[in-house]
Amino acid sequence: MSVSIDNFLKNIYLLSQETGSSVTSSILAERLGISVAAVTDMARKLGRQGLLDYRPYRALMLSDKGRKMALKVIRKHRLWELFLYRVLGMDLMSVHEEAEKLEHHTSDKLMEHINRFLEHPDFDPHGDPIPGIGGNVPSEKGVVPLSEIEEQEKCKIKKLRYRDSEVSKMFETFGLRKDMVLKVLKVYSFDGSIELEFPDSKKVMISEKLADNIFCVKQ
Amino acid sequence: MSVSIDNFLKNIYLLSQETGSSVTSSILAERLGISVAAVTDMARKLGRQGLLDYRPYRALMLSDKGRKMALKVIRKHRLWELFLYRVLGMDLMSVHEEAEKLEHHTSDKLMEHINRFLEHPDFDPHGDPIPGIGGNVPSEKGVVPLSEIEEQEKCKIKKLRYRDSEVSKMFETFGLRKDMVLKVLKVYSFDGSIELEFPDSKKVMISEKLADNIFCVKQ
DNA sequence: TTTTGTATTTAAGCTTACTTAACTTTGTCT
DNA sequence: AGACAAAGTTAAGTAAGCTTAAATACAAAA
Repeated sequence: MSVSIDNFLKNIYLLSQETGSSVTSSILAERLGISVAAVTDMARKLGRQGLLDYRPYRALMLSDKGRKMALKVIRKHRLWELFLYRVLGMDLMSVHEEAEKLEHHTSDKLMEHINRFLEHPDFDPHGDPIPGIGGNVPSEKGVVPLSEIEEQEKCKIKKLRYRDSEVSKMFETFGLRKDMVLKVLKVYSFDGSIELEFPDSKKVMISEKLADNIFCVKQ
Repeated sequence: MSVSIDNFLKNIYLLSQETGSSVTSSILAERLGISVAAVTDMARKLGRQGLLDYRPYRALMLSDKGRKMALKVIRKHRLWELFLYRVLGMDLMSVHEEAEKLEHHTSDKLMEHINRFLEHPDFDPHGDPIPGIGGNVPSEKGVVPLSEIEEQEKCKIKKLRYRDSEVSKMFETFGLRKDMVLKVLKVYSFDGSIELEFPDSKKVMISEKLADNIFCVKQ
């Protein structure tokens, strides 16, 4: 399968997960950095191939076959991320872009070697679930956006969305890491910013937009 | 850099090493599985980019810049092969085709992580030298084709050329492996076939063509 | 119900890496 | 030297994956 098709299907899946709503041509075009016309073209093509249910002017919906392909690419991506992080010691800021390339050029056989080496992990180093070979996605029960935590409540970080290098850098400079326990001190309704207390009692203030990329479980 | 360009330069380098003579358009076309016209096109293009010294109707010669690029791809290929073999336990017959894809999608940074993990190896699992970052190739002094060993002489296998899956299978069924010590019992000038004795005293006969893919040092 | 603005599709065209087929150069053989 | 076969080049065309610009559908407001 071509890199284009892989990325197309993968990003439809990821966008629908991230936003919780339907994926339009323009949103996908924006995400892939290509024109809306190119998305229409590809969507029609993948519709013919039975990878998605394409209807003009409607949102993009993956078929079962398409979702399976998307999950397979995501599996490869996340296994690579964990491998690069845990085995080769690459930093969290780099593993995403490396995995972004490797995921398309990895045979199922090689992937299962890596899976075995890592002892069948369920989550990647950012906390995202690694889909199984059959397409089953490990549960994230109880994982909610940081904004849903009440004032004075404690929670543990379960997932950090490294959406780009700037956000990655912010996580790093704030010292935010997976499995860290935080206390939400105050939520300012004025702009949605949140004041947090770290395990070492250090206090910081983060914006609503950054908070949207942090997910945790209540303690 | 595109996969096409990488492969073009890499195979010019490899062919000139393997055959010891100059690389023509038709030989390269055959190797890459594309038409001669496509080779001419690409050669002209890479000539303009200063990656090779292109002159119509003459053999293809890499420039310094082109050779460096070729060696870099070969370095990636061979480091991947060793990594897949030694760390992930893949079989020798598979590592080549996996590396063939990965080599084009591996950053220099990732490659150096792998190099460090493997503790700066000099040879891949087939016995081929791994070029250094600067383009220096580890010495293969004393390594000669099996056909150059005299009758009754002993030698140690240093390199096996896994040119395709059939040859790989033959190595496997004969039990030929790197660092194995062989004795050449008889060379038949009629067809060039060679009778060998294994460490366990087992005797086998191999064809000249297979012997051409075995390289060793005299003991 | 008609208007209007936004989203989507269609159309035409570009680039890369190929193809086949026709043509040209080279080097060898007599 | 001349002819010829082999090797290489040029020309024209294809498919994939894009682009921009013009045309069309949809949905929400008047």
